[in-house]
Amino acid sequence: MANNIDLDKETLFIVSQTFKALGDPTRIRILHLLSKKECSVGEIVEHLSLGQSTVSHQLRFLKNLRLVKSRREGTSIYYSPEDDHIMDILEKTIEHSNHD
Amino acid sequence: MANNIDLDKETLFIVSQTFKALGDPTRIRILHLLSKKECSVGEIVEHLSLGQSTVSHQLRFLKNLRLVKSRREGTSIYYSPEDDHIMDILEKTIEHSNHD
DNA sequence: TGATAATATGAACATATACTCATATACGGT
DNA sequence: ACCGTATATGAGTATATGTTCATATTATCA
Repeated sequence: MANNIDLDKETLFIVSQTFKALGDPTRIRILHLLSKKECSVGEIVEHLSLGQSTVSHQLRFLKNLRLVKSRREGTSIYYSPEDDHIMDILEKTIEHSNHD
Repeated sequence: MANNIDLDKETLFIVSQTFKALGDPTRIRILHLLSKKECSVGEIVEHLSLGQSTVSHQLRFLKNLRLVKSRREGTSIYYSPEDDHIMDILEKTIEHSNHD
């Protein structure tokens, strides 16, 4: 049928990719941490007790979707949120889940 | 370290499950359709050209998370959204992705 | 330039996910 | 009670995903 009620392929792809990014505990923890303060990879590793490689992989994932951005400072690379809309959704949903 | 900046296990589970639900194209299409109008399983199958079993499985998934609810009418079962907050997030993100 | 620290990358592996097929269940009409 | 229609369920399968390990890259400093 493929009528007007359905969503187009591209919208579907973008939206699903975006939510998929928020659908993993590790990425949620990273984003939530970054919402509090800009962090280097090493700081994320320490704060969340994760493997360096794990964090690096997930940051690349998030950066590809433009959910985070990075800047270099010496040998360290600092990450921070880039998409206000998505961060807002994440934080609101965390709050929402807390008073149930 | 496990400090105050990190999220507790339960919150993490609920939030990730919720976003995981929105991270699949099929479920997005179903939820978006239901946001327009209450539908029976058969109507969803027709509108979205999906397999009956696929739709049924996904509806169970969504119902477990209390994202949709159902009512019986004869042999048909009609589904509709149950979580306003999540539906709002979905619709807003769809809009957000459209004017980029 | 060599050594060290911080981060990124690729391959391998284990698990999770979504679909399909076949079958079961539930209801209404006859 | 039997049949047809609508929906649900379980097993099997193929693909996607997340982590780990080993190694590569990049930058700083002596």
